[in-house]
Amino acid sequence: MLDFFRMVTPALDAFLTERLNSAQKDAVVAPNGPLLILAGAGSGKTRVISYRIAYLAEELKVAPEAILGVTFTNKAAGEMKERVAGLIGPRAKAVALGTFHSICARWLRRYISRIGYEASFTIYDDDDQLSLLKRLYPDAGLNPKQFTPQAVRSEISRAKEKLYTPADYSRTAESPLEYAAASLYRRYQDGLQEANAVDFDDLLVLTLRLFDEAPDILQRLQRQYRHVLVDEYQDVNKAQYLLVKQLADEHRNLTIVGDDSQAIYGWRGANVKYILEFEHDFPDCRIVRLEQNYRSTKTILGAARAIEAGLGQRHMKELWTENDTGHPITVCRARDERDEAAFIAREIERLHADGYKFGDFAVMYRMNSFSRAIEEAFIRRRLNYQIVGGPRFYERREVKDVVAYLRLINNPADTVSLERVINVPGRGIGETTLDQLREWASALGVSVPHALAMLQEAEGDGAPALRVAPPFSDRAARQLVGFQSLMNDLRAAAELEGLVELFDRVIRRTSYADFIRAEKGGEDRLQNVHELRTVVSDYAGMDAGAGLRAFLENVSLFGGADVMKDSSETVTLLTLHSAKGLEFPVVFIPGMEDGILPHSRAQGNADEMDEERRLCYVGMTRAMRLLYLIHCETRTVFGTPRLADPSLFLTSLAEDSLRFVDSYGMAANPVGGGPSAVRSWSGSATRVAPGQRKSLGPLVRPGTEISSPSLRGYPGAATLSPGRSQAPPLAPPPVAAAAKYSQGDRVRHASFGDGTVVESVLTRRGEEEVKVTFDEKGMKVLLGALAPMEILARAS
DNA sequence: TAGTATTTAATTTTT
DNA sequence: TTAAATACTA
Repeated sequence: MLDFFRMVTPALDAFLTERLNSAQKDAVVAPNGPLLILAGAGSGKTRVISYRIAYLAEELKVAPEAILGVTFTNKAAGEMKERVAGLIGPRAKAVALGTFHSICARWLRRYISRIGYEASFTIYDDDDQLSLLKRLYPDAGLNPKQFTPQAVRSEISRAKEKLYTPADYSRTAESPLEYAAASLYRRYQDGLQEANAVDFDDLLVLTLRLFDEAPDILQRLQRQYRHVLVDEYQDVNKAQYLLVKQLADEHRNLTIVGDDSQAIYGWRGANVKYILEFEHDFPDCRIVRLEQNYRSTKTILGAARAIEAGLGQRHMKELWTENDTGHPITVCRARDERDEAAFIAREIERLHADGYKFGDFAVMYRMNSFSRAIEEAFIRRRLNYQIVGGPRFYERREVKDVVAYLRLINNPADTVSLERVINVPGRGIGETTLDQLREWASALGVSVPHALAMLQEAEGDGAPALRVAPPFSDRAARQLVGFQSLMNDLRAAAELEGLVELFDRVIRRTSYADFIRAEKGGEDRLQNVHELRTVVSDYAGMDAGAGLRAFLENVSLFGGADVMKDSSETVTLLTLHSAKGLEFPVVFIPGMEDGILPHSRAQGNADEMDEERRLCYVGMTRAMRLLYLIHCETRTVFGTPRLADPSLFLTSLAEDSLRFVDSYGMAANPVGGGPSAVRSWSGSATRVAPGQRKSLGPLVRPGTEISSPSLRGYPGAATLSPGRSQAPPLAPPPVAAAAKYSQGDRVRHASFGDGTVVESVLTRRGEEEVKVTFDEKGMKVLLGALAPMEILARAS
């Protein structure tokens, strides 16, 4: 029978009232049945889910193992687990909390034999997918140049997200790409199964297939999970939607939390419609809106709402806040990307002098390529920064190599891993030999790993003769057999010894350390291998085999677990996408230009334009106290400088909440309040470049007509003219240097105790091309301001 | 087979 | 511009 709505006891009510606002409380104690929580940015969403789980377990006496909480990221799952543990203690461990993928993987490990895979299946990442795909082109009679593996992979992924089988997909194929993808999709899926491997999409799709083909299992899970809670529901795709729906079908205790205004993963197959249509799926659902924002100033929230208001379809909610009005939003017009980056660096230094910590700042850009200019400016000023979402640990070549050995030990059928390591380190098994091996395997009608095993067995005494004679040269055959025996030895060892011992054995038997040290960047790479060993040592206590399996699972599903350093001493650089869920006191958004945000690829597509808008909204709502929106007059795209118009998101903001400045923080384009008011706020330019001009006139003088396209769209711009004073160079040219040194000279600016060396070459334009060396890792930077200290080399 | 020259393409990326 | 992937040469 259903649980009846439990009255909240006065004591509990008091407890909750102290910690939650009334909407939050409603959400936490909502009765059984479908529940839609529309949680605006900064409205305490995580808190509400955690409290609701705690409430279910503590007050309604729902067994923790009967609660399933689903998130999109491991980080979100981790945070939630922590908060629930803080509320109900160790019992929280029994709550099933995880990502869609990790939860599905767990179920599949248990039940996948029901649909024709083995429990030891390997999970392929994007890279592995590509390797597999590339192998299939010749067989499909296709040219990877015409339809790139990347494009095909994304087609296949889209198809899987929509639950199209290869047959479904080929029926709907229309374009040439789709025909090609259809033919590869079928082979790809066969290839996966042959390798006993699944890709990320399969984790969801195969779970659905399992539910379909083994209804008893679905039923068991449905009964087990009396409450299902899903976070970030605006980002679910069709497969995830169906999973949730099926799981909750028995008890109908489904809580979903999300914000359609923050849906930014449509391009990955997510569909906002599932949150927008939740009420149709569950007409009896209860809706709670979390509309009070605890994060941002009134000004920032107001501007974000103005952006949000331009969306086509959305759930209505009215975000509000009791926070201060705060400062106006600073809109900076910079000359170019260097100027833009310099502005950010200067502003950070200025605010730091005012008491902000470096960890309070974040720079959020639309494209990763923006990070470079910013990094250069930061390095130049020796500002500490960290980039979120750079190359992941587990995606590094050396790490993937070693992991591939471990995977191959665990799953001998794993073709992709086998082909990855069979000649790494080099064993003289080149492309020719590998091709022969593939061909021979297909002649025998077996997989590559299987063929290799047969070849080795044929060496032994009394082995049956091979049906098709191996085509290899003696040398190649010896190498192949040698590799296979190596793998067999390692597999035997894996049965007996712990993971750390096995890891060391792999490294030793393959001489991997020597190999990688000899590569470029070898010491760093070797360091990564050592780091991987540290990760491995966490599994030291486990049984042989179990440790290996647990390790491989984590590698696949926790993809490097991007450790964002919690340091309060580094500025954070990240994309707008990866900013979701975070908050910072001060946020800079560069590239507020037409074609960047909204991105040019979204032009002309209403849905994609909406998504760009939501992306802008996400970025702005990350800011707690100060928000900077920056655009350039000129932006260099692929080497060619182009005039850039301000973003329509910029020009549609209410003027009275903005302050316009140039890249020195000086008032520019004085609309509304006039220049003096702005100038008094915007601080002095003295910190900018010591010894240089202390003040600049406004970039734009009131007066005549507008002619520059980059001014179009600014509020009030029509009455202004671009009669600007001569823009100063970004930083002073090295005046003193110019007299003493000549073009082509190599000079040293500084060297630091930590091994950092700043040196440069004077170039034609009076700029300097600078090389900053951090312990061996060279980095080229453009620099203007530092005075050279000594000449290292004269141009001849 | 490995290293070097040329060609090509360039949003976002929770798992 | 640049980075990566492919083609070409020693």
